[in-house]
Amino acid sequence: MTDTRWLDDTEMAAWRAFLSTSHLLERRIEEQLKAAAGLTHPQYEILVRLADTPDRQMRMTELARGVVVSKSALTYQITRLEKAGLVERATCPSDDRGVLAVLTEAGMRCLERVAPGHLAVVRAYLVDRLTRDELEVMTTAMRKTERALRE
Amino acid sequence: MTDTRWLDDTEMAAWRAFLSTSHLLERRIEEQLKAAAGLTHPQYEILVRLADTPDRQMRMTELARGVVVSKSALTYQITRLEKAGLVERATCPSDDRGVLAVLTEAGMRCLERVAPGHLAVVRAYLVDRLTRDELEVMTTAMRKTERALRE
DNA sequence: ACAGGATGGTTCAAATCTGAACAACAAGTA
DNA sequence: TACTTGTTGTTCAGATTTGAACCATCCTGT
Repeated sequence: MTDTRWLDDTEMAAWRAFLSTSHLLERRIEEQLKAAAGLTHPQYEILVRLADTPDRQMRMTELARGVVVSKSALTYQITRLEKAGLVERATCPSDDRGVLAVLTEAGMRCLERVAPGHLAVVRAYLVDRLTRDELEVMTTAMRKTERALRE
Repeated sequence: MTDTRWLDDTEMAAWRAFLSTSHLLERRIEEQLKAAAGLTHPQYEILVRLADTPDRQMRMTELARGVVVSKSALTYQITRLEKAGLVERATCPSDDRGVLAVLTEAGMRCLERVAPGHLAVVRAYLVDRLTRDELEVMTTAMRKTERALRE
């Protein structure tokens, strides 16, 4: 650990800004979703991921990877969403160990009802404040990191 | 809510990439800090903020704002760090309600010991993968959002 | 066919986070 | 001075997250 590479001003500014902003935005989103629909952000993301799928269903593990939560957290949230009638569990045809999380009609309607308010927040604080160039640079930058982290 | 402005491909890609990456990176950092020093990321950030200060102390509320956690979460973590001997509480001279969180010598040494490994992660997955331009664009972009959220 | 090792999902205990309620103090006003 | 309003930090209950332990099932090579 002798030769530590500290961050210079540019690097530190970028890192600090990224860190604070991601936390602040997360808090704001959580607050909006809770007030508008009694949903947490992970719960909302689960609905989105399922809705994005052709048959509105996905394996537990894949879903957990997509939403970026632990397997146990996903189990907990799916149980929660199941009780709310937004998601159902189904046995996987091709693998007896597998469990499919399936978006219900009520879940789809809930998502359609909640999405506008959520997107309004994402726009108001992030998307609408950035130029086209900034959006594109951010995407390439984030993807480099994301790719490195998914391994 | 009739006229919903959905996100186009560029916007959605940016938002998704940002979201996934921030969560993945958070997980990775948490894992590294836990393994290297038994610290959580918020705990580490508390030490950093205090160390950045001239007299290594800060009011609870200001610290909570900086680290972006709730007041109660900060109370909890400061108590935790106090038990570990890394931080002390002091009464605020100018305000009897106030509490100062003070970084101890042990806390400073702990930070100096842990920082290299932490920064190595930040570099390996984020900073070192981005060009100078990308770093600068990210900073301006993040700051616009951060500023909007701090109000 | 079968042993051995991976993978999928759940359960469990422990830690942490949040918002609401609260008590003590501050600061300005009549 | 007495009142009112706002701020500070803590406590509390409830919800959520994580990793480890676990069992069931899959898959591969022999």
